[in-house]
Amino acid sequence: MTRRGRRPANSQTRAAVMGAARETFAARGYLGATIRQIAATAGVDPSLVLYFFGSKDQLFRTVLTSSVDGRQLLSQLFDGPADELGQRLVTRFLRLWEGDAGATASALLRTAVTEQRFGTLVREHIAPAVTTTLVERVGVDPAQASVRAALLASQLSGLVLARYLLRIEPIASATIDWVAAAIGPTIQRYLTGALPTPPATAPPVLNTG
Amino acid sequence: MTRRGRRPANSQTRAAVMGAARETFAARGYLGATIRQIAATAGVDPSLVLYFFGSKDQLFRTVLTSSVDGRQLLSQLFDGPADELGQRLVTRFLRLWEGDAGATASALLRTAVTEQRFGTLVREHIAPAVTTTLVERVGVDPAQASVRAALLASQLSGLVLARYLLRIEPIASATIDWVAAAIGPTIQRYLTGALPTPPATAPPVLNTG
DNA sequence: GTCTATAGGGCGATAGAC
DNA sequence: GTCTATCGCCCTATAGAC
Repeated sequence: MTRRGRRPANSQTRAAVMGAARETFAARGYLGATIRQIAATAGVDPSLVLYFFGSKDQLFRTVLTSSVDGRQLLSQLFDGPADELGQRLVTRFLRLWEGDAGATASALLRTAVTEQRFGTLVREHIAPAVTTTLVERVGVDPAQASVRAALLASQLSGLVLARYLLRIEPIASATIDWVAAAIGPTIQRYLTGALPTPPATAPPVLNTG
Repeated sequence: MTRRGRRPANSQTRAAVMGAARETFAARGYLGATIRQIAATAGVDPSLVLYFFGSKDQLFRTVLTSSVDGRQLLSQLFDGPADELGQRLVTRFLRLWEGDAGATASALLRTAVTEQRFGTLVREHIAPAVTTTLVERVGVDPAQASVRAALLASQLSGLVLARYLLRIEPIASATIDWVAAAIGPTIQRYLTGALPTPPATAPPVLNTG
């Protein structure tokens, strides 16, 4: 039996660094987090961090891709009948965000907003995956799937922004059930409701980088 | 006649630095932007930037508060009858974001997501201003105003994220009119529609900094 | 007002002892 | 595997000549 992929972790130190990196990147973004901070949080020498992961960039990418199976997560989120899916989706989404996956996702979101190369990651990998899931599991018309996915992303990312990153009240302190009741109908409309005809495209004037 | 407030700009150099700072902060956030980059964009010596503005932090704050009268902007956004305000609001909001005010606001949003001390600025100044405007100009029940403002913020900030910062298609390239038609109904519901009873509060588990 | 020079510090990354 | 030491870079900010 040949071994495939990465070999087992070298030690428990490696796992400690991973946890510290996830926390630190989530809290401060890619630029704001430093290898020295991560090492300190993990109770480890800074040079060990690079010994295990090679570079800051690779460490970040390892955090993003480790222990989070995006496809499976998406399938679970969109499971069940399309009717009344909106409210269930918000509930599952928030529960998920308050666990380990949320810390990783916070790190990605915080970073994607300021670092172009990680914004590309969201654009080219996550968005298409959501679109595919909408078609396969929710039964959305393929011609409308990318539009519905983008609208979905706009409301859910904004919810994360308001509740977890900016902590705008009263959304930040509301119960998950209340938020799901308030925002569920929006999600439902983006998933299965009527939309304006075709998404006429005309690039906006861009001045924000 | 006594003079009040800041004296006139020392020179046209100062204005050039302001413009360059607005662009650079908008594109790269507070941490990612450097004084040297801003000086280079303005065609000016780096030390002049600090000569005029004192520190990087003060420069950023000056950019945020200069030439943007938040109260007036808000009043214009919410002007007109509350019926069908949703779609009009989105249209005005996007037009605004594609001008100078949008560059400043992008800078703030990019930064607020990664720098705690500027997140506080959004939380404690902008959110309450929106709440007040909802009561005074839209006629929202004061008891519900902060909830409606937060829901509004969640959808509009997410829209900005998807369209301008992450550039998720097809929302990034759609016309303003199309986006307004797609998202307007959501905004309308958050402004004047039915909401779940009281916003029961129970702090979520927080692990995202 | 504008520029040169540099202080003073934190960073990512590497080399090498143990 | 772990740690010490350090290189080389870029940064903000300041002092001072012009």
